[in-house]
Amino acid sequence: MSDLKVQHILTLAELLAKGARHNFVSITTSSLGKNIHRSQQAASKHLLELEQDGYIERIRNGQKFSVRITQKGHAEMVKISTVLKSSLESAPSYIEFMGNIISGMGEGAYYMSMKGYTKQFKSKLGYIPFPGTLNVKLKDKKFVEAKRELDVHEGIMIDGFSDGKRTYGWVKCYQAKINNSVDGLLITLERTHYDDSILELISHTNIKKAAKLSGGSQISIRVPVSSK
Amino acid sequence: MSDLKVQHILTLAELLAKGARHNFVSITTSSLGKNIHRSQQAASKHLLELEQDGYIERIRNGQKFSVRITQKGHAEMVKISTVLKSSLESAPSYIEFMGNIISGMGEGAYYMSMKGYTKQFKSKLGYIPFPGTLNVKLKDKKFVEAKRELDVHEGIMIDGFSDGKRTYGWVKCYQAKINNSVDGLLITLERTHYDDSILELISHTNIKKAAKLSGGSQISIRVPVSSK
DNA sequence: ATTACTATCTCACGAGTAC
DNA sequence: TGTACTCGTGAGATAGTAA
Repeated sequence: MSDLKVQHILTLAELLAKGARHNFVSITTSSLGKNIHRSQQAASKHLLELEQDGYIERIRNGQKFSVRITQKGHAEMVKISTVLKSSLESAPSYIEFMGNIISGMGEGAYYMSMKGYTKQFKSKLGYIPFPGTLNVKLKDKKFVEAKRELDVHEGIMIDGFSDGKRTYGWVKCYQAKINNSVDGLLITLERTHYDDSILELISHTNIKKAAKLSGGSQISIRVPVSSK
Repeated sequence: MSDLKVQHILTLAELLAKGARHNFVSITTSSLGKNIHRSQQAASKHLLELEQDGYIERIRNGQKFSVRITQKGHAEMVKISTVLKSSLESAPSYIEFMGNIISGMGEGAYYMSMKGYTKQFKSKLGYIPFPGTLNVKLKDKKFVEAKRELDVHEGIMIDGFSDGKRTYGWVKCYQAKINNSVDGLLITLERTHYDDSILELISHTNIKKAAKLSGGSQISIRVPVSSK
């Protein structure tokens, strides 16, 4: 990535911040050391090495030095900054789950069609989902773990309710893209009926049909997240 | 600046580039080591330490691991990237010279009013400068050094010429701001009459009067440079 | 006050290897 | 194939100090 020593990055950054790009800046090794959280001796060595490698120029002025960053030094910093920035920006802004469809669409479907929930679906989503959930068995532990991370992200909250006999937990819905084409909602439940490795999806229409899926099919679910 | 170890920056950047921000990414310590130009053992240790410090999360999958960068790890990278980027951008885009006016405005003035030069001033600048140069004695060695750097920057080239008896060298003019208010031109000569530590300035009008300067006054000259 | 040498120490790295 | 020990080496850090 760079022939600039890693330990010198902070030092060069500090010089840059001091404005040493086009003008020679008077600086002492002790103040520089303080700023990079190293000793005076370390700062001195850094300057010596950076000079040796052509990343900076120094001119002596009696006892003190003035330092300027060279074209080469500047280019190197730009390179690092660009690489960092682009890897931060190129990060996909979704969480992806991979798994296989499992046939049973029992329990979930029953609960999701209860009036206490459908009322809220209508008002918060604008429609009542297709009566039935699509269940996906996650392929890998990592997806189970990723599921937990959903908590901290934005979702549509469907509140729990009581029908007099018992209470029903909340449901949180996340916009999801199935196989990168069909829209649906991934739901997480306050009280889970299945084990952790199973994902439940609901949708406006019958997802299975819309995405031409059958039992056992492999499936990808992407939940967009704001990159914060 | 950060409690993230410097040597871990590249490792985190590599994970970031692999897309480990929102999703767990399967990665082997040997491939990671290769990418950060370190050994498998070093990569292993980096992951161990990054995990310890809460910058990444890992989940084991048999023999392999999947890795994801945490909020904390991501924030740290954003911080570094921001600091770098802003110090690169906040660099002033001028070279500044500080010095004192010296009275003698002899030689330079004579040469600059020669027809071979004034012809070109008229065509390349649009005007003939005030007949007289302002001479500035630089306060510090570092400004003398900085003067040399001017060569690589943009300037208006006034070609040398011959009047039959002798030849006269070229003159390069740089836009300059005196005391951050009055415009002028800093000139460098192919053949210098003074020593290196003296700067010569010319202008449309009498700079001394315009900037209310007298012999001995301290003066600042800024030459804008493209930041490349 | 400076810078930077020498000596010392710490800890990051890689080699070898266990699991 | 994997990860991650232990251990030897040396780069890079600090302390002390000369100039």
